[in-house]
Amino acid sequence: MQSLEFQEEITVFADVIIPVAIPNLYTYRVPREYATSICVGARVIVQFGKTKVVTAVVAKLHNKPPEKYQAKYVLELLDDAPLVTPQQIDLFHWISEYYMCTVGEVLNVALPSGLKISSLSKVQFNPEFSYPDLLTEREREIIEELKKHQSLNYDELARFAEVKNVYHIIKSLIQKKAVIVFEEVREKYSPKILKKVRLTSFYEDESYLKILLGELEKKPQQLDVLLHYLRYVPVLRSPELNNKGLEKSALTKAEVSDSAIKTLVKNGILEQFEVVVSRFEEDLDFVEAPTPTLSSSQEKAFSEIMNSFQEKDTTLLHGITGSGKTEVYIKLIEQVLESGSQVLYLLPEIALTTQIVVRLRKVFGDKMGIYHSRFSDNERVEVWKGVVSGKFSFVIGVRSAVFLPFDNLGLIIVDEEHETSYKQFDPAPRYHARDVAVVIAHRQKAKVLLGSATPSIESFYNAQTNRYGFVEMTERFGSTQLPDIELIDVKVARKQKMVKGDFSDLMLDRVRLNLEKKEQTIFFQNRRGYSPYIQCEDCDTIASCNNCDVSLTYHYNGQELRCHYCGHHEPMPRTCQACGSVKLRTRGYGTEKIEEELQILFPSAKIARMDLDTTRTKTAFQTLINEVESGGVDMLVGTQMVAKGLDFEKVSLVCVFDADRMIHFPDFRSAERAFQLLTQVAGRAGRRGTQGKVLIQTNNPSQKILKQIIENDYVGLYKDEIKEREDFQYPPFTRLIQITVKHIDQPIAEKAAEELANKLAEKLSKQRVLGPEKPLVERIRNQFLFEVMIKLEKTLNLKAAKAFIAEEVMNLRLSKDFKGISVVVDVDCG
DNA sequence: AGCACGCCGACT
DNA sequence: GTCGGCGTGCTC
Repeated sequence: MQSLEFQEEITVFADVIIPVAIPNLYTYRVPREYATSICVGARVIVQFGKTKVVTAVVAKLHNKPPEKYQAKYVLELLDDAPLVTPQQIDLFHWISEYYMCTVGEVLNVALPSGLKISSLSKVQFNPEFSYPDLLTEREREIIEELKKHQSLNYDELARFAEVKNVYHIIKSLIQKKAVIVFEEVREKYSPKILKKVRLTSFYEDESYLKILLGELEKKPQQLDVLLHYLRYVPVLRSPELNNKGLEKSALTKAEVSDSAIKTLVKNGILEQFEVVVSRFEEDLDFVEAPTPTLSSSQEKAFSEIMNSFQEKDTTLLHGITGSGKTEVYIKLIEQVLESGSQVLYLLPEIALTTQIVVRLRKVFGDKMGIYHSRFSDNERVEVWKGVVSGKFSFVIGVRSAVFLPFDNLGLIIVDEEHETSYKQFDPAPRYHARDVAVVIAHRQKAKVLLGSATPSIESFYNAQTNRYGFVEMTERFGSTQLPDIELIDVKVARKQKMVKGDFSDLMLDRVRLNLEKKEQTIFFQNRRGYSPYIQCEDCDTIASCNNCDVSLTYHYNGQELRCHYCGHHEPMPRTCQACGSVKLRTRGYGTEKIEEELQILFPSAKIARMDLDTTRTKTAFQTLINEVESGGVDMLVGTQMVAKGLDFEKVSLVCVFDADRMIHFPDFRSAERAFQLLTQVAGRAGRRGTQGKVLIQTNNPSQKILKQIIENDYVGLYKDEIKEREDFQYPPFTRLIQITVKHIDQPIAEKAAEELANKLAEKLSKQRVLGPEKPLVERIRNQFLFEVMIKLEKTLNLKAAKAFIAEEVMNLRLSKDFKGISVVVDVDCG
């Protein structure tokens, strides 16, 4: 045991993670005042570089002063208990190593931005300055501007001075002591505060209250307020309700006099107070619903899962669409929560907005936190802090919810585990939430349940080879039949002139029938906009993006051409940019055009469209869903959004265009994806009682995969796929790492990619390194792309291989021959 | 990734 | 000379 005196002599140093794309930790010196309260996982504010003040997280505490430099001081300590658990810090390191990025990048996406602190350097006029003669004309202007404001930041000054780099001027002003520069640091997160009033406790006594009411006889406004209050709060019957008070807004809404409230407060009859409330409490007037009773097949699945968890850490639940997986989840969650452990329930973003949240809230109430990107950052902070404090033992959330500070997980459910949105593409870390979930569960000795109607080939393989447990649900809940899927050969229909626009007559007949029956129809076209390209009839030129190597999509809404890669948009031209001809034609079908043509064909029908363009905001999305649910819409046209997680009662027909494009997409996962998407969209038809109908238009009805979709033959698809994967050495037999090399100059990009591929092949062997190849889109945002693909078999020492790859990538980035190159590494891509 | 710092050419 | 552009290297 060290003596206290001795301990005090030791300086504490903190190695911190800075949330930016820089490798390594940085060492700061901890001021004595924080030396005992600082802990691993606490946030600190530090000066990083000459200008920036950032929030960082303590990863390590020690007493070794750095040898080569003088450590700067920690400026401020934000938490006296870990906001990030030490386990998470380990996990962040693991993720950064596995996905080949920096820990800073991991921290940056892990922490909601409300927990990072913003810093702005502010410039203020120095009131003690008294040598105006020293200033240049421009400097004098700036000083005058500064005098008008309290202070301005660099950006604002630059705008005023109309120069790009205002730094020189400010530097000169600082030297002349004309201005003061200071840092403004503030916490972005602000808790929600509710203003409340209550009767002072004196009047909780009946006799005093009566006297008061008598006294107020002649003050009708005040009496009105008081009577309103008493109507809401039965003060005499339950003083504890008075203690909780009433929201001030409830009184003002009741149109009582505002000034009367003030007078009552002034006279000590009412008192005002504030409470900090959770942002979720407001929708807490939920009706507690009992746990649903399980059907016999659900009960069976539940006990099989429990059994499977005895032996296996991860279990795959393959339950066909509509088999009622949610009820099984609910029972599992309840069980784990009762045992005192935490539960994380992951869902793809699109599925989270809908009915399921309402349903779970009814069962779990305020134990449940919701972590969603459509929510404000304040709400995310609330959930994060709620997990730390123990308020939320159960969180339902999207991909990034795997970063929440759980320390005692019992179960992670990954619903729709095959969904690609679990994989983050940009920016780094390019992690897969399902795979990270498995790692977290392993570290916390928790169980993982992967649920899907169409499991990913990888997960099903893991189940087949006994790495995962496996449970099946083959019965549809309420014994609804699976939809009847019919293929329409559009090639034949075209020959027989039985196609109008993109609609075969067969399809139109069905749609008409459905409209007459007042049942709803969904149209699935996985392309937004009006037409994917426009073409000149005279010279055949297709309008393309200036910055990317893609055609521009015509959007009727807004009358503009848009690039779906870089976001560039321009007004719809009247003439061809190549030859000046006015004969511009829209080509191909997007959701907007489908919608338009349907409206012409069925003028009386109410038609809605659901795609990225119509659901930009949280409310727009919900409004659309409500409209469809209430039956106010006859036809819904949409992209894959309509396929995912939405349960509409009255949909009895689903029409699919262009299935072929999905099936033949050049990617080794295209068959799997097509099966998943088409099965999901088909599942939207006929939820309860009746059998739904699905029509798929295709140029080639004899494709095997279409037969598998019709027969819901997942195992058949799996067998075909797994063989292909083995033959061509794709996952799950190998791990893929994709490296994308980008440069404004195509030959440089190509040369760099070639050099990299050669270096990698030298050590990893030629079989393991493919490319470089031009990707489907050669140029994005004026950068030419080349891709190198690395296939590593699972038996290989992955860690060593990655370390080598990382080294080569770093060499390339720093290479003097390839200045301006950027290299993106994507582990487990796709 | 920013961003300061330094070197270099253009212009008052 | 001063101003702005661009390339380079560092951040505890």
